[in-house]
Amino acid sequence: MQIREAAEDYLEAILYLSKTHEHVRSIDVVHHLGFSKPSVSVYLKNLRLNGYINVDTNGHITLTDEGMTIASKIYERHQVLTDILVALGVTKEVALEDACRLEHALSDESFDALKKYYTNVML
Amino acid sequence: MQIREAAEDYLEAILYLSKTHEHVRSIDVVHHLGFSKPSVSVYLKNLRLNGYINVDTNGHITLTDEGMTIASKIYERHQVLTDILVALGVTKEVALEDACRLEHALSDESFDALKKYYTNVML
DNA sequence: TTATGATGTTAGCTTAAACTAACTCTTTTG
DNA sequence: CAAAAGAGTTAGTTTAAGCTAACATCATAA
Repeated sequence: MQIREAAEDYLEAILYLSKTHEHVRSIDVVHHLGFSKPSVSVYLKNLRLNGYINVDTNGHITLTDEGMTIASKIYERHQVLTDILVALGVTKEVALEDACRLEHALSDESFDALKKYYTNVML
Repeated sequence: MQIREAAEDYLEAILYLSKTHEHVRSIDVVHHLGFSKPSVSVYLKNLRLNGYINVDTNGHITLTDEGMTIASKIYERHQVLTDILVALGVTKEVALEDACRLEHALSDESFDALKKYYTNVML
């Protein structure tokens, strides 16, 4: 399984949900991402079979170490990119939408450079 | 036909090639984008049927007004985003690669904010 | 206790955009 | 002039990631 944009979105969603929900279930991901139940079910099965998440007998989803690595990377990008856009004067809603797409498109090198500039120069 | 990332890439490629080639042909797009001849042929047919390009009897491709609007928008983004990343210290090659992905992911609002900041503050 | 609703799964379909194989047509070259 | 090379097309395949329809389970509620 290659980690594409979709996988990053699912893993990030699980991390995000785990911050507000005691347990994350498939249906929570459905509501968060807005996909159909079967789509999410199938994709989560994929992530499970490839070792990015675990699902216990109650349907509670947790990230494996590997899943967490990816999820936190994307989650941090989401936060930082949103902050940068807002700092540039972009409206919050648009900044959030754009961050969702940008977070997948940047190399590590570029993201690090952006983040560094933001924290050193813009803050 | 919805204008997706692929369409933007094809149209941008045609604009780019038109700056260095007297005439742009399907095969030039093949070499530039690195796709197979049939893939490009089919996609260009699509763009033609949807009014984004014209192809004359010699196989010379030109952008319609509508095609040009999209192509120049993406082309400008490509340039500006590359410049910004390089200004942030990203290596040229990585900046170019990332710009190729970022150029599709930004809303107008965010791109304008970024460009404004770059020209007013960073230059 | 049966019925309802919530959750999850399986099967099969769709779409975009790539691919290869095989073809035509034109131009160039030995 | 015949053969090869170059350019373009058609047909059919593949893959990722959505979708709906239909079904299974289980908990709650009438």
